[in-house]
Amino acid sequence: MSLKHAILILLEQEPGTGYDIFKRFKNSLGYFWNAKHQQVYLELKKLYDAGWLDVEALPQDDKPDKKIYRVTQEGRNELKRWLEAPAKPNKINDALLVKLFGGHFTTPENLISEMARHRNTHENTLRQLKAIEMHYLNLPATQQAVYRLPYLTLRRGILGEEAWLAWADEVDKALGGPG
Amino acid sequence: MSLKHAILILLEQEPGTGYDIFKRFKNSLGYFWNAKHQQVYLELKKLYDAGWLDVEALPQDDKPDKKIYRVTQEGRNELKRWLEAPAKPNKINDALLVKLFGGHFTTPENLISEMARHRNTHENTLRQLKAIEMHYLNLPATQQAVYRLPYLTLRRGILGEEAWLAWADEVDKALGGPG
DNA sequence: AAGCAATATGCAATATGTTGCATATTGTAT
DNA sequence: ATACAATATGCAACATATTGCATATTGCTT
Repeated sequence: MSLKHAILILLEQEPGTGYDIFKRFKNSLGYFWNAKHQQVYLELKKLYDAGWLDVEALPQDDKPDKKIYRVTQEGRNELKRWLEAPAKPNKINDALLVKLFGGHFTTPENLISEMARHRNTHENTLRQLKAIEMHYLNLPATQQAVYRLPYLTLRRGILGEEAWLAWADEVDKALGGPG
Repeated sequence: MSLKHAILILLEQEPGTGYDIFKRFKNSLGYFWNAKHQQVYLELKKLYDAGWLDVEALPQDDKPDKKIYRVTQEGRNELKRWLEAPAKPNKINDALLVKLFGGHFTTPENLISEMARHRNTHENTLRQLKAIEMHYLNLPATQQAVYRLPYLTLRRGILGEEAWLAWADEVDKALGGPG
């Protein structure tokens, strides 16, 4: 699975604690790989047990140690191995579409308000992604080069959200129409 | 979760066996909800234990009984309850994007061939979806009305795949360029 | 000072999904 | 006839993810 490898990628860019990883997910990988904090801590332990991470415990007065993880050589090897293997096709599990598919067992009003709810979150996501894109496009060319690949994943988000919204327009028209 | 409810929807349309459900997934719900046959059998048992399904065992000579499941009134209630509750936002876990995000730890050639592999499956999926759409559009209006909602989910697939392919063009251009 | 949100870490139980295996029949091709 | 693919059902072990809980600190607000 990829959570392990997503974590390796983030820690390879910069060592950090569990919470650091969790936060970094929110602004980057989180748009296409989701994880709860509990699972991040769990996987960090597994990665450590597998020898793919080292941990440095920074003692803090009174507080429990701060554990800073960094990728080991073994971890880098594993990451490289994973990157060279074919990525699994992305499994889609979309409850909204299941609901729509079986929508004749409920009211059109229900479907319409559900669509509105989802449209809202997709519009918000698109706004966020476009703000990040704007920021990227204002970087000097040398900086842009550094983030070239993450930028491509951002583009996926933008095109994906735009397609979702275009579809939602079709659905609203169909549901609002002779329904 | 929705696998249970996806099964309820399919069985409400027409009672059937585990394998029937599994096959029906392939041509409809399977495009946006995936399940292995093992999990379908498992969930059928759980649905039965929960009282949401009845089972009719057809004895067959020599062969083990054929178990035909159908939705009970309790099952219909549950389905209705689920349809009226907000659907969970669709969790995205896309290994290809993780790979691209961390792509500077591998070669551009690797990324390019990976993209080609995925493009292939997306092109195939789009072709299939368009064939189903063509079939739908050739139905008489009365039949179209019956499948109106499933058709909307089909449109989601088509628009989604087209967006994916448009994105892939961008990626190939970027990777093939000053990479 | 008291209260609340955000930061920060983690365990346990449960839910969900995958992989590997086992088994038997039916239909098709050589 | 024999082999092989497809149909058909299911268990067990394992992997992955979610939910609920527990705990403690820091910083902001009233």
